[in-house]
Amino acid sequence: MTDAGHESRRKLLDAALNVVRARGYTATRVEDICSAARLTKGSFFHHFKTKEELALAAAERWGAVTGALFAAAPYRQLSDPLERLLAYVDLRKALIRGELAEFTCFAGTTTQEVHQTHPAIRDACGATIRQHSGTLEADIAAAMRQYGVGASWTVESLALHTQAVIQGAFVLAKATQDPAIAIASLDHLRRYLELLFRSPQAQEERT
Amino acid sequence: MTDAGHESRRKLLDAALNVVRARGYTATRVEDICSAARLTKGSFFHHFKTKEELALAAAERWGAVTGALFAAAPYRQLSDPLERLLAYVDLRKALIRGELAEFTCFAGTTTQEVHQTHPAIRDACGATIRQHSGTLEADIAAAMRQYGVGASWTVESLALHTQAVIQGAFVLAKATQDPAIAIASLDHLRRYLELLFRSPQAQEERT
DNA sequence: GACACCGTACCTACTAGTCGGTATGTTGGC
DNA sequence: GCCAACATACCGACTAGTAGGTACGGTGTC
Repeated sequence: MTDAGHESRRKLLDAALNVVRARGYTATRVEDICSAARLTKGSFFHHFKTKEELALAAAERWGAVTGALFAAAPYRQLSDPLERLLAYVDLRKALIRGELAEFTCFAGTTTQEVHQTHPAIRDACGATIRQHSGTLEADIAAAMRQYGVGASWTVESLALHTQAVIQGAFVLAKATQDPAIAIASLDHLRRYLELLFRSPQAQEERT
Repeated sequence: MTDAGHESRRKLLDAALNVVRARGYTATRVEDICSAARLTKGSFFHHFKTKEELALAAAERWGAVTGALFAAAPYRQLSDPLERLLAYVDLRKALIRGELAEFTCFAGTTTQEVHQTHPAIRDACGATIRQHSGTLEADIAAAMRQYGVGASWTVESLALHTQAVIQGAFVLAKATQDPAIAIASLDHLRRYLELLFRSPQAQEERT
């Protein structure tokens, strides 16, 4: 799937990613996506049977694009797992710039909107979030071993917590129209991770 | 405003709060709200000129209802400001039960969906979030003084961070259809607050 | 000429908002 | 006490416009 010959299909998906993040899923018309992709409805319904099918494909593409971005990031080469984790947060901070629709998360935005009405889209978006969250778990587990931090919380829960902070930071940024608030929240997340792994008190937690 | 004689108006607002949280703002029809309130469109457009005007009034009501809830909570009587802050998180955890649409946040959900398309609704929701966040600032400031914690972060940013975690926890809960994940994230938030105010390392931060 | 691809025109279901109408008070003059 | 006049609250059928989806025709490529 996603062969080389599907240039228009890719254009439609990328257009959908941008327009839906700006306008929301329900409020974006398929014509909005078509005009953003400089195509027409004929092309749209040639590639996708329904609007919902496009959303599912867009969620899949979102996971692929973001997955490739973080997998190829330079910080992945750091030897210390905690350093990798902190560098991940730094990268997320660095990505917060420009327009809201450009740096916010398609999966989080969409799943929040349609979680009740479109279960298939919700599951597709949820899967990308969980998958992305899962990429952090190896580093968290390694950092736990290396820094001798106890197990009053699980690896999975901390990975998901980082995603919650990021998603929540986006919500706040939209509510206040101020990306700086999102960055400040990621600073708090970073401070939490440092305290969690480096403070003596946390290391005594070996229950 | 919100006199005793506006029973139907209040019913419509409460119905909107529930239906919009479940279905999203754009996807909910005014008829959905009417039938949930056991009223008709005639009544609806008697009380509100447009659907957007209802959303603005609903945001205001959301702020009033939640504001009253937390202002009247027993934990407000605790003498230690840090204890009040931690008890706030505990209360937020305790409120996470039942259906998603019952415990998630109208303001956060709606602002995320319409932030670009309906600036007035976004601002109304954003105002309730900021206002609620502001109610935490006095306790945070008092805890900073009492526990001698340094100022590498601002009172406002920590208050907003708690809201970001809460909003993000809701997003994750919707994405995964698992409220337990939201609770686990609030556990991490609580742990952060404890580390921030109680760990020796954090207290050395007096810059 | 078969097929993938894409454009234009059109169909149809749906929905925000309108409009005439009814019912229920409420005020004030006598 | 009564009634005219008016305001408020509500109902439900209707309208105008919108948006998802379809039909079909054209074009390039193999």
